[in-house]
Amino acid sequence: MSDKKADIDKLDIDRIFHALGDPTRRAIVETLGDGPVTVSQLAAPLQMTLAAVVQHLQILEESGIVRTEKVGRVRTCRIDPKGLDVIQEWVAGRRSIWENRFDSLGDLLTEPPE
Amino acid sequence: MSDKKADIDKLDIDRIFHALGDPTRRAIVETLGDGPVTVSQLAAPLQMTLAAVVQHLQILEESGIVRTEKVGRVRTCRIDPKGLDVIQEWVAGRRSIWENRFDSLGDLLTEPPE
DNA sequence: TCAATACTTAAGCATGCACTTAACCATCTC
DNA sequence: GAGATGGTTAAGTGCATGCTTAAGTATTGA
Repeated sequence: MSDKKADIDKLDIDRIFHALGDPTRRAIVETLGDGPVTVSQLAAPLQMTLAAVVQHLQILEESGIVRTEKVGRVRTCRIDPKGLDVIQEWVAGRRSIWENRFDSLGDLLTEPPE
Repeated sequence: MSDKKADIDKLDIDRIFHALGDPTRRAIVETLGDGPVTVSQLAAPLQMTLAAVVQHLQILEESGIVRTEKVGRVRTCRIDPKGLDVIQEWVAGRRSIWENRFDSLGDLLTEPPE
């Protein structure tokens, strides 16, 4: 059933977090959240060269967050939700125990221990 | 006048994703997932200097993912779940529409269009 | 078939980033 | 008080990263 989680190894997580660590690439993903667009359309609002955008797209695609498909001379890009799954799962894994236990962590730390 | 989500601005997201974009810092967060530890304990399994670990901790703390508290000469570190919330919300925001609609995106793209 | 369009790829550059060393400060132990 | 312990800070180094320019490849339309 959850064999899919097994092939999400450290390398995937590494590539995905690294890919989303860049603000331009997150902006691309946000644009893609509204639906598939072409490379040129993706580049238009970004203040950089098409070539730079293509390089970002490569990183996003290698990480599995974005999928692209070329038809004729036009490449269309879209989000692959599986990439986002990896992040959700990683975050969910980190919070497990401590989420509830330290719900009011702020109280613990902002109050000086006399 | 601003609700909780409003003060999670782009700068926060930027800092948090940048912080977690580094594998060493994610390893630190994973260790912290088992409970609070001191800086030295955090550094022990990592193949680098204490100074380097402290620098990573600064970035994690500035991003809001980790909270630390110094008692005597010992600094104790723990996860602050609010930092993880920001990521969960960002990811959740991205998948909205397309998650269901392109549930079987793989079928579309992995099959070569002959 | 010629030119425009839509990328693609390579090379180079400049800045950022993760790390190191080394000196330093504070606190506990004796 | 002296030395050990735990952490802090500054300065520097080298490699990674994000970007540019420039030249090239398909594809499309006139």
